[in-house]
Amino acid sequence: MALDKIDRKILSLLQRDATMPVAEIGRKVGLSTTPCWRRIQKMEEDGVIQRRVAVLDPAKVNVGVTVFVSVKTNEHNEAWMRKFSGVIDEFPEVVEFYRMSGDVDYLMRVVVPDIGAYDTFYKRLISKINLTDVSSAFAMGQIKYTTALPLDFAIVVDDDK
Amino acid sequence: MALDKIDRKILSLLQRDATMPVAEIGRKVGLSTTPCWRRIQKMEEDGVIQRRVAVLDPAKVNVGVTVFVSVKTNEHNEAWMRKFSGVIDEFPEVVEFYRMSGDVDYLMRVVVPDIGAYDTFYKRLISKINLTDVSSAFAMGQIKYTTALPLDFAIVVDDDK
DNA sequence: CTTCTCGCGCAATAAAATTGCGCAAAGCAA
DNA sequence: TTGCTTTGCGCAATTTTATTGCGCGAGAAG
Repeated sequence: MALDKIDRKILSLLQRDATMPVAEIGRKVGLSTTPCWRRIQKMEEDGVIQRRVAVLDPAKVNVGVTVFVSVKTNEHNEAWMRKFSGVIDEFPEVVEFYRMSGDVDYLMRVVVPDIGAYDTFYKRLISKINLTDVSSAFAMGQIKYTTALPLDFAIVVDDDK
Repeated sequence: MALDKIDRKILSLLQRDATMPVAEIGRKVGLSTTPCWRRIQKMEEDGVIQRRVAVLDPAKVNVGVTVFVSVKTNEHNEAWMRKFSGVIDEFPEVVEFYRMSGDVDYLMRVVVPDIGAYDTFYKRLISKINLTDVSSAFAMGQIKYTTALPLDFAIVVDDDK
């Protein structure tokens, strides 16, 4: 599953623009389309590339407001966690959800049109599951958002090129 | 720029899988390929669809650890904010960056291979810009992550279908 | 030195995107 | 109501891109 420099270049390009024709990618990484295509296939099979998606403009679909919701709980067991996860899965407003170390137990990112919609979401959430301590922090603006992961850390073989 | 039910269905599909042929999308939303294709084009021109990207598996590219970094500052002016933004832009490890209301002034999500790499990142960051108060929270696990925004809030016209 | 494996690239084939054109329904003005 | 205009649909090319089959050459293995 190791990646070489060419694979990384390919990934870098696809992370920016998955529309780019394989032929053009090949040209940019110094490869003809066939081997380039096969590399992409392999990375998809290996799960390095998970999927290709369309990224929408949050404001244009009326979810311009981001809220970070911190949750603390007394329930520190597997079963409860599963239940919580299940509940969260039902909410498309929750776009990210993490189990945290330290002070907060869970952290989620929620997207909604406005404060009012957040309140509605909040009520629906606490009606589905009992939460001890919930704290909401509103984002005033999104300064940076990218789906592109840094590739500088990826394991590299054949590092002479 | 208003969207109707068909547009939303199209967006919903493309948010999940931007690989799907237009013909198939058309079939699923009850449209032939040409009008479906034109709708997609229009939404791209309008910027509703911002881009199409490949989503990678964080663990497989060796950035399995997510850290949320909260920053408080005394500098509450436009110029400083711009500088900060500029610095952050240079760090591919920072995949999200928000200006917050309330207690914390800025919040960012950082992805790295491990704690050690985070420490390296942290040192590089504070060497680039003077930060008053920085607090790091480590994610023990990513329970949910999606690039798909909820479309339930999108403005809809022609709501009779 | 020979054999085997791996990755490359060319050339054909298949699939998907893109365009041109005509048609019909809905809005609008006379 | 009638006739004009706009809008969105779908069929049928045409063009572009993805995908496959095949042979070649370099380097590893024996």
